[in-house]
Amino acid sequence: MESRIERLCVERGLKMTGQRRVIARVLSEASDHPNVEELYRRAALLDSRISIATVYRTVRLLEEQGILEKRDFGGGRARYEATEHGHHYHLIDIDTGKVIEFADEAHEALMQAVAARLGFDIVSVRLELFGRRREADLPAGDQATAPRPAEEAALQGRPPR
Amino acid sequence: MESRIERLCVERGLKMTGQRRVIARVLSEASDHPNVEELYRRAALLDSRISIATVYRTVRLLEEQGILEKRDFGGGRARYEATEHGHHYHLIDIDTGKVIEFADEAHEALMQAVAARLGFDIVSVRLELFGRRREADLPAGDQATAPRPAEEAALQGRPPR
DNA sequence: TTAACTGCAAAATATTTGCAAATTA
DNA sequence: TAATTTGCAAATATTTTGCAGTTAA
Repeated sequence: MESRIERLCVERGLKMTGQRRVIARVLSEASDHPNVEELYRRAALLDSRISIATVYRTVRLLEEQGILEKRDFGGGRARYEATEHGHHYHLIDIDTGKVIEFADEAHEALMQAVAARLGFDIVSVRLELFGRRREADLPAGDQATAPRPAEEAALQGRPPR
Repeated sequence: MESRIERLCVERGLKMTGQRRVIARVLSEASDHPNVEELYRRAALLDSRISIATVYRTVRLLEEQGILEKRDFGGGRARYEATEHGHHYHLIDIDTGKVIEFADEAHEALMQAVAARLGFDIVSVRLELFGRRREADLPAGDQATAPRPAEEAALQGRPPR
């Protein structure tokens, strides 16, 4: 079965090798933000004839094609996720390293406004909140935007302060 | 004369060596976002008995002390700026690599609200807009927040899309 | 005096690349 | 078949670290 990212590759006229197909599938199925080493690990489970150099080359290619986005949540390794239909941002729990995704309409509009004020069109946005879980958590109020489940993979190294 | 950052170091009980004093001064006087190599270059002009290892150790120390903040604007090298009194964010011109700082009250409030909704207190924020200058620039409207002058140092390597 | 700091060079970490062989279109 | 892609290992690039000597407090 053709994965979503494989389809995007074909649309862009990229040559589909076995390795590239496997990497595309792994990326399509990821719901977290894996780094290259993790992608390599997952890809190698499906097809051991894949080298880490190919994974590096592939994520770079896909990033250049606008199919993937590179993230940096601290920890030294770049992490990747598929370019999303709707924008979303990240809140990183500095104690556990968990990443929570969220979306916010108001933010969207505000950033456009700020950029316009400075004479720019926004090409991409990086918005990351580093926070700490509240001791006395608020009783669940009106959640305009429900958070997606946090991912498992913890960050290596200490997060920026 | 004691630089601002040197004073902060002393307040925190750090031992003030000649090298550290010079690095503190260079950092205090920087109005841009230098990387370690650039800091080393500037420091070495004032005192050639400084090694780049010391610069690395010093920025890490100062970051741990909350005196400096680490930034990543693409290009592979971490960049540093003194922790600010008021928060501000960055807009990176993807064609020239220039960094424009801006502040925005509304953003501030909004981010607090988003974090609160998810049950977090914000410890720090990373907000970077990557944009392209408008062809037909708007006639200067009401600028609630004036931009600070863009910095000179161009980014090495291609910026994230 | 001594705990903290430094320079140097080597190590560690992450990513890129040259090249010959393999593969897709 | 031709142009692209791959694996391997070596090369790069950035940052960290061990250690012996130096220095601030």
